[in-house]
Order: sequence, then C-alpha cells, then structure tokens
Amino acid sequence: MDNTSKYIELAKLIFPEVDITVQELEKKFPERKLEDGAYVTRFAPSPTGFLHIGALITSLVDKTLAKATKGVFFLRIEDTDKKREVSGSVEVFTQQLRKFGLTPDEGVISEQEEIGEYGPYTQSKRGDIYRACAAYLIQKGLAYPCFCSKEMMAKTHESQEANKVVPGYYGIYAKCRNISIDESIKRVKNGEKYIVRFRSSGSHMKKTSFIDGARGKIEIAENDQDVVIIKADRLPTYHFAHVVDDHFMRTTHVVRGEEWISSTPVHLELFKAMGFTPPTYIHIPLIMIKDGESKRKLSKRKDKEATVGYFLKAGYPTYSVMEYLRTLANSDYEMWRNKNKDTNSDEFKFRLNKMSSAGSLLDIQKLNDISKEVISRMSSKTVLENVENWTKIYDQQLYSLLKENEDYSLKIFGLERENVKKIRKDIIKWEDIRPTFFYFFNNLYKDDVEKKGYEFECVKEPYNAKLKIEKIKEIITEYIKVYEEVEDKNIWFDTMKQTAQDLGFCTNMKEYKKNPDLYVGSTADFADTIRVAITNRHNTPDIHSIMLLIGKDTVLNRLKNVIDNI
RNA sequence: GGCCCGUUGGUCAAGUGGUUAAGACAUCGCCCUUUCACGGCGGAAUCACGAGUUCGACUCUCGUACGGGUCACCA
Repeated sequence: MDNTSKYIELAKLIFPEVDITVQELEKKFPERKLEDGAYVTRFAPSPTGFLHIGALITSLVDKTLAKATKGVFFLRIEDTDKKREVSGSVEVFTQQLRKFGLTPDEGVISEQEEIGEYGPYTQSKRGDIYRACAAYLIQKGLAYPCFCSKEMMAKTHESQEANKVVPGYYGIYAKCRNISIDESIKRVKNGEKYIVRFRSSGSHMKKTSFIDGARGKIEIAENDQDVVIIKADRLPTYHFAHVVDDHFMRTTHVVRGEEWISSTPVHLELFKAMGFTPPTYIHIPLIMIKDGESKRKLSKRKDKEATVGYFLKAGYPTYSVMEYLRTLANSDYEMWRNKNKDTNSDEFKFRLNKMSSAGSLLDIQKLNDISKEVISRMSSKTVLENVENWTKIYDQQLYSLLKENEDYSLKIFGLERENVKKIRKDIIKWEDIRPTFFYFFNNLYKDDVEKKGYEFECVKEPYNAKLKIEKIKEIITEYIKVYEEVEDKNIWFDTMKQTAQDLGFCTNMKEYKKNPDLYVGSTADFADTIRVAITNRHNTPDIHSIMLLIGKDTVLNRLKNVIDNI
C-alpha cells in the first residue's frame, strides 16, 4: 500500500462517519449569485452571554458594507466551546441586534430559526462538514492525529519558555507529526485518545503578508504551528471552523477586531491547504476604556459599559448609540452629519480607508451630546413612544402614569420642543425622564418633597438673594393673591414682575447686577421661589408653561402647601 | 520576552512635502436670559522623541520611547 492509500485509510479510521467529500460540499454550497462587487459579510459571536459593544461596531461595519454593495450580511453562531456556552445568548444577540437595526439578512434569526441556503449557521450543527474537511486534509497528509497529553504539552511549553524559544507545537516540538502512518493507524485502532492537528509547512523565520481592507499591507511571520483543527470532543477549533465556514458560506469580507491580526497567518495557511481562496480581512480597532493613567480594552467583567445591555438599560435611544458608533467607525461621519442633519445615515458614503486604526476610548460624554441632539430632534409623539417602551420594562410606575393620560404626557414632552425656535436639549437617555419630569405628577411630586424637603436655597450666583423662610412665605402668599391662569405669557410675567417689585425685588437684571445691595433680590430670585414651590427643582423649563399644564388647582395647592409645611 | 498593530490638544479627529495645524465633545470666560438647558462670541490646549532624506517635514525612511494586541483541545 502506498502512502496515499494509507492516508485515506487513516482518514476513514478517524472519521468513519464522513460520507461527503469536499468536492460535493463545493457543489452543495455554490458561489453566490450576486452583483459584481457585492460584499458578503458576517457577524459570528460565540454564545457566552451578552453582546459586547465591540460586536455592535463590527456588525455595523458588516451591515453597512453589505447594504452598500447589495450583498449579504449573515449571523453565524460559533458554539464550538460547549463549556463556555451560556443558554439564552442567541436570543439576546438576535433581539439586541434587531433593536439597533442590525438585523442579519441571513443565518440565525432567533434561538430556533435560521434562514438561507448556506446553513446550518450554528457551528455545533456542522460537525460533519468540518470532519469532511479534516478528513480531506488527512488524506492529503496535511493533518495528523496527535496523541500528546495535556500534561506533556504543558511540560514542553515550560521548557520552551525556560529556553527562550518560541512556544508551541511546531518543528521538533511537534512530536506526533513524525509518527509513521502505520503507527498512527495502529494507535488509533488501539483506542488511544487523540486530537487532529494541521501539518504546517511554514516557518516563522519567513514573512508572509496580506492586504487588510482597512489598514493596507500587513507583514507578519508565517505560521509554523501545527494548530489543532479538531478537538477531543470532535468539534473544530475556531481557526478551522472559520476557514471552512467562511469558505462554504461564501463570505467575501471578514470584519473582526484587531486582536485577530496575529492569527491571520494560521487562517491563511489553512485556506491554502484546503485549496480555498481566503476572504479579505478587515481588522477594526478595539474600543478602549481609561483605566487610571493607561487605557485597555473594554472588559465585560470590569466595565459595565462593555455590554450593549448597559446602554439599553440606561435608556439611550439605540439610534444615538449607532450615531456615536458611526462617528467612531468613519472619521468623517461626524462632519457629514453636521452638514446633513436630517439625512438618513444610509446616504453617508462609508469608506474603509476612513476607519481609524488606533483603538479609541469610549467617550460617554460624546455619546451623551449626540444623544441629546438625537432626542431633541424627535417629535413629542416619538419621545412618548420611546419613553413608554422603556418605562414598560424599567419603570412600571412611570409607565402607568404616562399611559393614564397620554394627551397630558404628550404635552409634557412637547414643552419647549414643538413650535419653538430653540429646542430644549436636556434629555440624554430615558432614564433621565423621571428625575426631570416627575413634578408633572402629583404623587411623584409629593414623594419628592417628603423625601428631600423643599429645595429652597437661592438662585445661584450672581443673583444670590439668600432668601429667608419668612421672605419665601411672603412671596408665595402675595403670589397666591395675584395668580391667575392666563395663556399669555407676557401678561403672566408682568403680574409676577409687579408682585416682585412690590416686595422689594429688582426687575431689571442689569440694574440689579450693578447695585445688588439696594434690593431684596432680583426677578430671578422671585421666580425661582415660585419655581421651587411648584416643581421642587431649580432647573426646569419655562415655569409659565408648567403651570398651565398642571392647572390652576394644582398650582394653588402646591403653593399653599409650601406655606403650611415649610 | 518574541511577533504584530498603533501614537496630532483631556477625548474623537482633519491633514497624504510648503496650512495662521480644521472641526466636534469636554473645559474656561463673556453675551443672551425668570432658573436650567439651548444659542451666540471668544480663550486655553496638540503633531511622543532622536536621527536622516529634502530648499522645506505633522506628512517619507530608520531607530528609540510609550500604549495596545497576541502567543490554548477559548473564541
């Protein structure tokens, strides 16, 4: 028997169940019929819990590229590590991606559903495909069974470190690569435990290179490691699964984090061994976080901001997060957005060479600013919808209050929003709604006063009237006498100013600033006293509008209560 | 430690051999103003370092430093 037939025998021995060949797989998963230049991209997470913010930016790039070229963006689940798998992950991924508008065109779309002709899209269901490919490599003498125990491996590793040689399974350290085929066959037949390794023909003394879609040429040492391709559980490793899947799923562009750059030579060699054309790799920068003086990559365990769920829970509109991510993904996006405020982001021409190659710090303040802008551009109806959706999950009490009287709720969110020149920008995320608008609801207002007491200090500098309790009572008593519910803001304000003046306040701000000692305080101090009485906050929208909204009875009640309870 | 990627204000960054080195966020000051938010105006603040190449370097080359990534039967 010559070597070729021995290799075939070995392959059959190791993978007796394989009943399909690589050629047959090629036919089964033919090249896609897409327009020229169409990108096929994919997001391929392993189901280990929650979606990482980095996954979102990766998917954003994937989806944008596919959309712009009339290609396909699919979702594949990489569940080859059964130990780390967390149940329910797939549902979290698909739901959260959907929320951010990153729904895949193909692949896994929910825990139990997949669409597309190139599946299954869950790696644990593709065992036969990987094994067929591994068998192919064994037949060609490009893969072999390795009988080394983990203990032996650890020992080798230790001595390599001690001798300062490159650690790993390669060259003279790859003990099993030189075992004769006959012996391999014998040991497999004897039931010895083994895994399958790739037989590398590279050398780390030699350089190889590839063109990264975003960074250009990357030169790097060839792979010379006999990497594991099939594990003891007969499932493939990431390296092998990636090569097989992205070939047979006909991926054209692999977008992944830059932490993968150094294993690209492994993938390239594997593609070559299989006779496949590798995809274009696009390595995107990691999102970092400041840790003391230095920065590091976001960690799911240490940083709450690392998971997408954090932003959802805080109630950032998903659109805000995406806008922020788009500014990170393409450096000229922000400029474009400022010039095209109302244009759909799809119109922006995304360019790979405009992607930064250095990791950037997650800038919550920037996100906040973007989000304020995003929310300020929403109609009150949209705001109400969003707030309802969010409170339904995270703030039941507020949800019921908003639902109870939706016309009223709509008016609250319409304050300084619709039909005004200058739109208010004070909401960053839906979490902020309760603390900024609570006083529109009697119960919440009452709770707040009970919990914290009245917030009567004075208006901050330069006004600073230092009003005493007696003065506050006087202001409110006098104001109750003159208060009337009037639509016209000027009339309303004239009344307020008149009363203020009668009590010794200065109604001309410039004059007051010149001679503050001549007066009890300014109009600002007077108005602020009323404001606090009504809302128990110093910072609110225009107090006239608030009074109109909550109504005369409530206004008078709250004013009277202050006098009694202060 | 080896290898790889990277380095323009506090942050995100424009810039591709000749610029007063854009812009945004944050910050500070002023103005507007019944508070806050908004808005307007202005200020402070950056090319990591050292050699080359060049008439000229943020820009090209090489070193150095610093930061990050990676070296699994994890992905």
